[in-house]
Amino acid sequence: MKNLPERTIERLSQYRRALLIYLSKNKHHIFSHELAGLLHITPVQVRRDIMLIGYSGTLRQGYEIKELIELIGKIIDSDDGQKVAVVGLGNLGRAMISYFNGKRTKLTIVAAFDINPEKVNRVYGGVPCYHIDMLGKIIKSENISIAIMTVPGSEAARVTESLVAAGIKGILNYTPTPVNVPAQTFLQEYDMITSLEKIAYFTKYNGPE
Amino acid sequence: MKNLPERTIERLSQYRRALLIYLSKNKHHIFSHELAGLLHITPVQVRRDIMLIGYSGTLRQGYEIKELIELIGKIIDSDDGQKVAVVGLGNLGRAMISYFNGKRTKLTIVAAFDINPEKVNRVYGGVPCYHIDMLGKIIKSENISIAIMTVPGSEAARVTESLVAAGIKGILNYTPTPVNVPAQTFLQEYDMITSLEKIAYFTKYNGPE
DNA sequence: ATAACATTGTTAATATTTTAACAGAAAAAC
DNA sequence: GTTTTTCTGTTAAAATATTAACAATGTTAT
Repeated sequence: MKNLPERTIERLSQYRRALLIYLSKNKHHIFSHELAGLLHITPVQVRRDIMLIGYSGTLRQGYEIKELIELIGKIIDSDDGQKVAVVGLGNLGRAMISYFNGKRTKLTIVAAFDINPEKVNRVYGGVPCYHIDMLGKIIKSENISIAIMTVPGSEAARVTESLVAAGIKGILNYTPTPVNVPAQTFLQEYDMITSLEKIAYFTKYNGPE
Repeated sequence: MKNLPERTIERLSQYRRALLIYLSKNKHHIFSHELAGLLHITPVQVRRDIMLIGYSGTLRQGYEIKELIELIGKIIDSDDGQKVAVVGLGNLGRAMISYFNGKRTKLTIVAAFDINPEKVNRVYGGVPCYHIDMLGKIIKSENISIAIMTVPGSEAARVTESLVAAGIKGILNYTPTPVNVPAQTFLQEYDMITSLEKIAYFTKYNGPE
């Protein structure tokens, strides 16, 4: 199932998480408007996304939650799962690890890297921390395909180079510094300050009309 | 300057940050293709955004960095700045605070909230931490308009209620749980797992062709 | 002086994403 | 058993966002 719109992919991930919660409440079916309500989007959009992935609900009952979860998994997960590394064990890096703990997903954080000798060779939230000099070696031996970068901005470029050299396939850059990667590496940058400034802009025009 | 496209707003924030770095390197002018290169976008898009905000560069020299920074500020900042609170001082909350330290922006984190008595009444990265019961009171007395939610998902709904009751204008929800707010409150949700699953999807189709 | 070049500003074209409209069909109501 | 209701699935329309195309014009080279 290729060629799905990027936005649809994002929503599929969100649908799945919402559905898992619903399922754990012993619900078996869900309507498009319920799912939409959970995610603050329109029911049409939900139906359209679900149409795109080729699933059909039943009239008057909506979608079978379990089936839908499985289908979404088939689309966005890799068959064999993917391994993830966190590079930089500051507050943000540790937050990422605890964020993942207990989340049922095919992605597993299997290694963390840091330069601080006090952190190296310890285990954080079940994840072993290696010295950053070991990055290339561990990524290859563990077959890690995705890296989350949570180092200081000043280190971003250098770490990115190492990651690319180690053959990483995807990088999620939480550093405030944009980096460059070759075309075959998938890069996504996220900047918290941009998010906040955007909110600031939109709340600014939200006062007395 | 209203009615700018949402994406343009996001990029303006990113332009400014890139420009500040450039400025600190004693550069005075920048070309659209340079700025584009820093952000992995096309020069056309840069020019178009800059056109939309009504700025003009000079031919053959590009844009005057200082002027452009100032203009972007006029558009996305509030005249008097805005105050921000971090709710939840776990790893992620602390990461937010240190992320902001030293960033020159009109947004200031002036308060943090937590429920843990060991954290309450201490200062983290220059930001005082109050007990979460004080949330409404402090938000009003300090005139805080934006909140960053970094509490556990299980607390998200309750905290959101308090924030709304306190009259907050914008919420940035980093919790894995979507929340509901009235229409006049601006809400942005960001889920780290969704970002990662998206990368996983796109790297999945990036192997041997 | 003239030609070649490099760069902006802007309109038009294209692509992507969301929203609307509505037919179809099972279930419920009567 | 007929009508009404309530949902889905899908096509069409609208809105939003990006990219292309190119005129305009100052700068450099010759």
